[in-house]
Amino acid sequence: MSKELAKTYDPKGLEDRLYQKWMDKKYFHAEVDETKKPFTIVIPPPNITGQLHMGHALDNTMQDILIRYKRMQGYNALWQPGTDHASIATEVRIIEKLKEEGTSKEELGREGFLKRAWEWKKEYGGRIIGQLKKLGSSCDWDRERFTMDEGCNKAVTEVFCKMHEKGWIYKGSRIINWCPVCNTSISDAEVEYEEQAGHFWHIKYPLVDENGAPSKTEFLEFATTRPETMLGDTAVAVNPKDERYTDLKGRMVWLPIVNKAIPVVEDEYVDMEFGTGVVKITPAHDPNDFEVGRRHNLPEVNILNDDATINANGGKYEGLDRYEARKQIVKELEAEGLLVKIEDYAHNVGTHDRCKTTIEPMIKKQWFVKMDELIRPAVEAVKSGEIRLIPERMEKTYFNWTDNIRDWCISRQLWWGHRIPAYYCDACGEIVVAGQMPEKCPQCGGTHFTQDPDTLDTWFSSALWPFSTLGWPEMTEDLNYFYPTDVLVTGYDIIFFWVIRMIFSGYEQMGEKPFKTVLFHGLVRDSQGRKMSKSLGNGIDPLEIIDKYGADALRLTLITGNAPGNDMRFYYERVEASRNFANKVWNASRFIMMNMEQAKEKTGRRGWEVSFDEISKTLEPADKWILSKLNTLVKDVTDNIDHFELGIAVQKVYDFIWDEFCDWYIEMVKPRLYQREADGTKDAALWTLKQVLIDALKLLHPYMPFITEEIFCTIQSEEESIMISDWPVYAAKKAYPTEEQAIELIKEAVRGIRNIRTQMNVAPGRKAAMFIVSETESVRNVFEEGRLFFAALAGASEVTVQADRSGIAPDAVSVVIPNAAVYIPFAELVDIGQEIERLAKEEKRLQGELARVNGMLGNEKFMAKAPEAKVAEERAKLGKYTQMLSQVQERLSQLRK
RNA sequence: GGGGUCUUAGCUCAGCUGGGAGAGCAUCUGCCUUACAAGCAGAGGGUCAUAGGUUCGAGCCCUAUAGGCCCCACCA
Repeated sequence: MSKELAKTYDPKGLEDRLYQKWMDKKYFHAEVDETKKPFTIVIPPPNITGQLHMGHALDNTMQDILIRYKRMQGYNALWQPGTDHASIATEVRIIEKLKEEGTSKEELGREGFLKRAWEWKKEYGGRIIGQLKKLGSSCDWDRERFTMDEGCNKAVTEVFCKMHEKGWIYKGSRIINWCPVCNTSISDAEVEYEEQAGHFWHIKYPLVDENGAPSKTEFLEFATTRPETMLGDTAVAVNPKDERYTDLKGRMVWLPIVNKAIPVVEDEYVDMEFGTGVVKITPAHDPNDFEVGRRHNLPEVNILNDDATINANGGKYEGLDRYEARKQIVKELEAEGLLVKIEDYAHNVGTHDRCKTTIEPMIKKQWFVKMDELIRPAVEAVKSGEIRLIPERMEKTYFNWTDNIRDWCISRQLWWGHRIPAYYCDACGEIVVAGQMPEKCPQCGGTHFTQDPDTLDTWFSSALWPFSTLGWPEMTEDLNYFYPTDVLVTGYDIIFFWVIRMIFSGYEQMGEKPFKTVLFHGLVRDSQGRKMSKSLGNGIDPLEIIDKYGADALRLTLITGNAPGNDMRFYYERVEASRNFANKVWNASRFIMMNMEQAKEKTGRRGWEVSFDEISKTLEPADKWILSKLNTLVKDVTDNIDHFELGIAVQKVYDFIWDEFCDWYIEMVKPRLYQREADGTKDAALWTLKQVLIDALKLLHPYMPFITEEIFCTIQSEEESIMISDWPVYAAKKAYPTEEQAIELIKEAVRGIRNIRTQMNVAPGRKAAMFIVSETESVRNVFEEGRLFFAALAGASEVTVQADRSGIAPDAVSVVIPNAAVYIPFAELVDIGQEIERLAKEEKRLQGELARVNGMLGNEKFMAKAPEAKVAEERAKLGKYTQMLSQVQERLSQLRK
């Protein structure tokens, strides 16, 4: 207790200093220790391209709270950190940069490009780590990993080879989503549909007559949103049940421009209700048409190059961009009289979530993961409760996906990522999947191979994150000890991308779930409820908030008043409120330390430095009351955090510190502290102040690590740390129900008096004599012991406690509380009419309460069915209100005389 | 089209398994009371979207309706 604390809390400087201390002392580091129980969280690895945004801040605050809490509880808490290579996001950024420099990835070549990418990683990859530190994240930085480090690479190769051998990874020709700008396939999950204003072109194809020539009179009409795909049409389809077209069976239609005959096929897929009930079939460029094509053995004519220009199959349109081709084809159809009409039509267009380019379905050879078997244990785990999702409703979203699962396209035509470990024999084309370049082709004996140029979907490696970071595929001690991890904290927006894939990977590779609980949070939106985005420019930088208000204030803001899985809005006003709370804590601590200091200086005593058992004999009712409250708080908060109710828990701590501790307890003990002599009662007050403060700080520490550490160290010693102190536990011997009740009664009386004083416009400084009347001896004792409070808290000049009303001015105003009443004879305030009015209101209120209670107790069914405790509770209220009402009525009748 | 979710005080949101409606901010009144004006004391403000139902008892459970948001599928 050497330092002076400043008058207002200033987080600047202090936070970095404390973080450095924690790092120096290795408090974040966890080692295998069989004597302790592990508690593990793996961080959702942020992208190396990323900057800390509010979503990260929320996500990591939640994780840090859990980790710090468990660490204080004595668990061996490991928070495993790392970053994600984020293949496409990073590659896009680097390409942009290259473009600025006037070069391109093609120009650099694969090796050159990768060199640049690693340089980029080196330069920016650490940025977000530094930002996480600013937030106070207690990650074990000694264990930092990267999805493309040596270990993770090994894990990826291992999984690929294993699953390939099992037949669960295969190469196949499928229709995939192609991004012509990023020049790669993307998975279904990466496609975002957005409604766009487009057109509906109504077109007709001539039927082919018996001479094999296009008919001049018979046509088949249909509509399309993408007329240019007609270049790849290989059929026209109708529904077999459609009676309008029964005579078309076996006939052909003439495909204009391309000038060839294509068949009419019958397929259930066609919706008879929609349009004309005729659909043109382009197997190579539409997922549904692809299915139809496969069913009817139709040729698949690819008409596009990878950059979405028309290829040689488009004849004279070769080389044109898809949209330019569309224009010209429509023009040509019109000229031939085959364009019926053009309608405006709003429809959903698939776009690439990274670059917003309209995706083009194309047939490509890609690598897939077969999902049907793989997904089973993942479904079972959630169904059986082996893995818990919080909030529970996320299970519905989860099953919605698993029920409609499709094979996972994992190959990407990118360079930045894990290159697919498949090698093609230059001589015979045989595919060899292996950890390294094979020496000899098992098929033809050839010795030259070319590795597949593609890389893996970025989520392929993050799916392995919970065990690859702990050493897998080696069966390390870490893995054995820390796996399965305990909680995964993440946003609900990546359930499909990541959470599910980690779960099935965990079961498949480890034979064990990757985590026990998934705690979801929502999105942090702006004050108008909009998503924070770069294009809107409405993003709020967490680092700016930290700079201005402190990391603690930001953390508290993000956690309070928000339920799991719900989105939240970000308000500066709320950060201010959090900052104010930090200041409140700061000042309460300052007050306590000041008094300890003074007591020590004046008397040389340190009466508070004794054990609970020693001090307990001298504790006063107020001390016992707050200790008892704290005791309950400890229990509640622990319970709430155990149930992942982080917001509710911290709200309770907040209320306790501000309301109970600061506004009541500290005010109650001031008279004891301000008396000259140091005696037992002053020691007891200081002991209690310190004890309650420290325990409250501990409960607060997971949420507000910096301020709690700073105060803790000031009051204890620099060498200690709150983050490795013991989490408080409930102690039966610190429960004081009698004193709790007594002080609550006094609080009620004080509140009543204050209320009357303002109503009567009594100047705050004006003291008044007060009489407390109760027929019950035990109640009189409570007030007798608590009489001092009325001077300090209610402006009493003197307090007389007596058994009846004798000697009290008849026109005194009164406050009725259970089993007692307070009378204040304000000589000059004899507005009896006003006082009668006030009491009449009180009478009415009590009558209302009694009516309700009597209604319940008089209800036979209630008495028969309600639980006993509830009935007893209502009976107690009946007694209390009856007693209060009679006092009020008695008083009224006197005044009315 | 399928699924989810929300509708509670002027604003933003809590409210755990059904048992007398809460917080922060805002508003009004009075206070610079020697920890804190980033504060203290008090006050006003809600038929918990609407209509039914279950129950002794519903903000909470069920059904329907209205409106908002989100996810999935993607009908050419």
